[in-house]
Amino acid sequence: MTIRIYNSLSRQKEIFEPVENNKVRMYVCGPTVYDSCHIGHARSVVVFDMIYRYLNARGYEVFYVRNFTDVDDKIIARANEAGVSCDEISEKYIKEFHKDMASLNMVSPTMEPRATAHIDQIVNIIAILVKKKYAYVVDGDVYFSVEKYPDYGKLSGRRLEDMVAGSRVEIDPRKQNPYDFVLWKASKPHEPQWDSPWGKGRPGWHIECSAMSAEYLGQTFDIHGGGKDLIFPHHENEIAQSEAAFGETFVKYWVHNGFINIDQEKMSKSLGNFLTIQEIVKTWHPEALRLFLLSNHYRSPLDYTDQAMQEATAGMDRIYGLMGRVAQYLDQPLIRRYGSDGQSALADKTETGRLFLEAMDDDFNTARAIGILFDTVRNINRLIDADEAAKTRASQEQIVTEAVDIFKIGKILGIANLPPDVYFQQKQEKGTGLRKIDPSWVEEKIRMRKQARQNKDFAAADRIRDELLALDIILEDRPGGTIWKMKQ
RNA sequence: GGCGGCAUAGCCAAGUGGUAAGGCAACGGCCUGCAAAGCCGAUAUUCUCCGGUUCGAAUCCGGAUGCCGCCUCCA
Repeated sequence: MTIRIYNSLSRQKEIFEPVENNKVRMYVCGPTVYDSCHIGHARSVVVFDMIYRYLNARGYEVFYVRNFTDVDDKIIARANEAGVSCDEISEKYIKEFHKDMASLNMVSPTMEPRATAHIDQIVNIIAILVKKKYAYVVDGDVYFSVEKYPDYGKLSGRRLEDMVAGSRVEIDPRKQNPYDFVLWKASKPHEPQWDSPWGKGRPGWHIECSAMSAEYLGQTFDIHGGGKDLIFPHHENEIAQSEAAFGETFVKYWVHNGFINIDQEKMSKSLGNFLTIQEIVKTWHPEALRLFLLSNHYRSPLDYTDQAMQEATAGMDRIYGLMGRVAQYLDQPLIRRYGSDGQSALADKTETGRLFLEAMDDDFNTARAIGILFDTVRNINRLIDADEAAKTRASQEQIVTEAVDIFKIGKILGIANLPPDVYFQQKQEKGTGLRKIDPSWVEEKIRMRKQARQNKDFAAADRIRDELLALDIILEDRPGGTIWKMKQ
């Protein structure tokens, strides 16, 4: 069994073989911390979170680095606007980022290095590039000379000549080639600055990733990830810098996730359709967002709409509804079995497990994997329908086995691992909070309806149910009593 | 101008040579006082269009049309 990964560099799926047998070194470009995270960040982070979890579950020892870019023009601009220091801006948004990640049930990377904590390493690499004549110095700035690096363009599939022909890039007279990019920038008086052989300055954007990845993962590592938009120029430049400086292959597998559109439009601040993670999580359950984000293949574009979130919510309700049903059906808590089975993080003994592995091994095909998950949900529901009254030993065993598969799959996708009542509770709180509904009022209505039903006054009972439904409250009359759920 | 991607039921979506997963919605049935939830059933003779290769193509090749992304900070 082998994993195949689509490599942006070769433009095809390749068999995954890490540099060092069962160890995986992975670097993912993290955010520039000058603003709140939006759903695009969420997709990227969820995708690599899933990849990280899956590789771990497949038995690899994964060293996962995700950086913070905490020195940058945009941060400086923000700091100047607000009249505070750059550190204050970046601190604020790093904290917010961590909060957002926690709300989305994201696993922490092994390390989260910051650019400003690696100035020495950055200066060192630039010094090597200058010494090897890949870079040149102009008035305290240092530029990388793209013409000196023959492979420039190999990741993005473009040749220097073509680009220059159709270029819209402003010509900077100090650059030898318009596509030369800055490694070190001379600082203006009130900007963050560090000493360097070329005078006081700060690092350019691309060099930090070359420096930090080399520091923690070595000069060659396995997976480098990020959004598709980073292919050019960011990742192209990283390759040029790192390979020019170290003379080694930089990265074996380049992995890039596709973009998110909102209502079929490109998300942008000027269009005003910029959705932050915090806004989304106010309305929708975080696991619905994860399910939505993983319901498409990670390289495809993905269109965010309310309907899509509604559907994802219905999907999560279905999964947790089943989990709750299983818990009620079983004589023993499911979690006990799961705990004892927890060692093997991956279901590979069952048919479900095998199908799941097959899907995920094929370039992390979560869309297919989710299909398998729903197949399993239906199958368990069917089994319980057939056996609810009898609760035979054999049937319980089978149901437990399948339910454990759901747990395990959920663990890799980062969903379906809450106790079901907690999930519905959270949804209820979100829903009632948004609509300013008092839960005790709902309970009171349910009591009134129960009374009416006992009196066989079904008209009155149905009136109450309709009243609640108008507020997106759905009632379910179960053997043990009536429960209520929020629609979204 | 250069580079790349996509087109599958009402909607979302998997499938990359062997006879169309899954989800949402809608419809019929079981269940229910009626619902909801759950289950069952029927829903694409067909995968944008036109050619070609093949015993066989949604899948490969050529062409057309349409949509989209990148080439500038961007997940």
